[in-house]
Amino acid sequence: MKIKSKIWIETDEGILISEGRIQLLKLIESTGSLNKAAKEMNISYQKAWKLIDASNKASAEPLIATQVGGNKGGGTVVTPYGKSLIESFEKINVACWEFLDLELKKHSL
Amino acid sequence: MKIKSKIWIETDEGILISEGRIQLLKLIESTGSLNKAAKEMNISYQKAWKLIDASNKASAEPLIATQVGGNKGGGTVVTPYGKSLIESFEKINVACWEFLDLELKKHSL
DNA sequence: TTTCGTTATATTTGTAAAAGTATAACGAAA
DNA sequence: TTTCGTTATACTTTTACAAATATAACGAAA
Repeated sequence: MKIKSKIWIETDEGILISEGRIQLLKLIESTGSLNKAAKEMNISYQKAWKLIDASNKASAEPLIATQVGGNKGGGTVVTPYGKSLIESFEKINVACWEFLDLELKKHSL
Repeated sequence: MKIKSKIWIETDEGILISEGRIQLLKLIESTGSLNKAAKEMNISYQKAWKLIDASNKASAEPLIATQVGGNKGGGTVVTPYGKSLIESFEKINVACWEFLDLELKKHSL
């Protein structure tokens, strides 16, 4: 018997960050490209763009910085704020898993 | 900024219980009927039945007891085990919310 | 100045989940 | 024994969401 969870953070403007978006941000970090990140995640570029767009709209400051054009077409990088968000979210997520495992043990099901 | 979560419990046979199924079980408790519970939840009877069926298949012992036929057509009641599951789940869920609120405060976002 | 891969966006197509429709079996009470 | 609302199940239709397709703009480097 396993207890599972999904967490996310919202602002008044919508969902700021969630598990899937964290995964996408981390792939942007490692690839330097939203296009490549989407491919590695096996989702369409359009879906990836919408996710990032929604997060940016829900955020007071941008999570990513994009460059359109250039010798390699451009690219996308994660801002320092985006990186801090990744770090915080992952810490909270791990803590939540550990907390829930302990909670489940308290109850005999 | 709000942190939100969804939790659920799985066994090897699938999802045992989740937020939506808890809501459904509680409506079965109060109405004595899967049919009425589905209507109050604004989902189709077929969907409600599938949810309950999946939970029963994932459970070592039944969460509900059904009676087919009778002067009022029959009905469905929640077993003592089902009731204990509701109680445990809701306690864990509330504890999780409180935990996450505290966790979020630790991080300045 | 031409090239390239990227961002950004709109539109169409496909698909999986939900809803809707239909129907049989059931059995206590009137 | 007839009635009734329910459980249980199959099948069809609808809908929402994801994927696919298409296309323009961009700008550093060769």
